[in-house]
Amino acid sequence: MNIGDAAKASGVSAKMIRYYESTGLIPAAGRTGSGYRVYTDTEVQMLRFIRRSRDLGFPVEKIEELLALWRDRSRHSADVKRLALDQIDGLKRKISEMQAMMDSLQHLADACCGDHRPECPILADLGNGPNPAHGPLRTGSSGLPRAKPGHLLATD
Amino acid sequence: MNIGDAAKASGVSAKMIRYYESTGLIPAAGRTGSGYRVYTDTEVQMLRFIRRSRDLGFPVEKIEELLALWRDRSRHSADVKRLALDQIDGLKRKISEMQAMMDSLQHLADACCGDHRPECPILADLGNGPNPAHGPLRTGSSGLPRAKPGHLLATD
DNA sequence: TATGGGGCTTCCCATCGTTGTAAGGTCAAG
DNA sequence: CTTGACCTTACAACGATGGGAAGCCCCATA
Repeated sequence: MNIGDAAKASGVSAKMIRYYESTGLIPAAGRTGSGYRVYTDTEVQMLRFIRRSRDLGFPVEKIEELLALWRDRSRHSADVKRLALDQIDGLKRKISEMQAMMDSLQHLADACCGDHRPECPILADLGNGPNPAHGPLRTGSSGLPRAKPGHLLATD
Repeated sequence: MNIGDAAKASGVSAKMIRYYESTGLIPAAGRTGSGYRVYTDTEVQMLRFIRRSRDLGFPVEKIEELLALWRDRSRHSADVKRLALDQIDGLKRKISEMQAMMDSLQHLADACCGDHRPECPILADLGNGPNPAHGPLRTGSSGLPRAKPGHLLATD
């Protein structure tokens, strides 16, 4: 099985398979005489494991732990569950942060009549610094850690 | 006003102020004879505008448009509102994707007794490829675009 | 006036997961 | 033997941010 077939079978792109190998997330695949990587069904299964873990939002770092537990026949299911619960907590936090953003924006959008005139409470709020319109005074640093590029979800 | 003072006053780090200048999001600041950047209150206000926009999750690309509208006294509030509504839609989509992840994970975690034994439905699900346990067959490519690093929220 | 400390400058690197591209080798079918 | 689809490596880019080094500037205090 060449890398392309393994990619199709696992849902992980050939590019990413090589990347995962380079970072040590997966062991180096076997090679043909001419240098092509070769994959067994077992390895494809591991790739599918990774793929599904990513679909659930786990960062690669955590997937490493999940894989270790997967391979460990004397694991404690409590350790797996803890990883899952941690991930759930992380998702919860991100969701509530985004929900807060959305609520603020919705509030502002509701107040904007959205016509040909230039008056706009959205811009007014953005320009007025720490949002005095509908909340307690937030002098300088809001509670929300501002948006960061940290690993998350597809936008497009 | 030096860059450090502008940073404190706006909530945007000096590092990011220079970055925004380098990308053209903000115009180049004035300089003292010895090369120090100098900021006026107007510029600090613009930085606060940016900061607040980032807090609402707008990508820098959209902030550029928001700033243009902010400066344009003959703008149509409809254009601002459209940007806000687009942003709301984006947040909604990301939230529902994360919510779906969370629900799947919660479902799996509920089924895991989380004790010293190795049996674990979470790992079983991850290993069994396209989740046959609680959903229609998803052969190969799930509907969800898998996790991507695209700009989003803080994790830590 | 000398010295020290803190702020400023530019430049480069790292993050995280993924995609794109370029330059080349390999394989199988025609 | 040619063609095209595949593989290989290596590098850069994305988004927004943080970190650090090397060197200059400004002010206050001894």
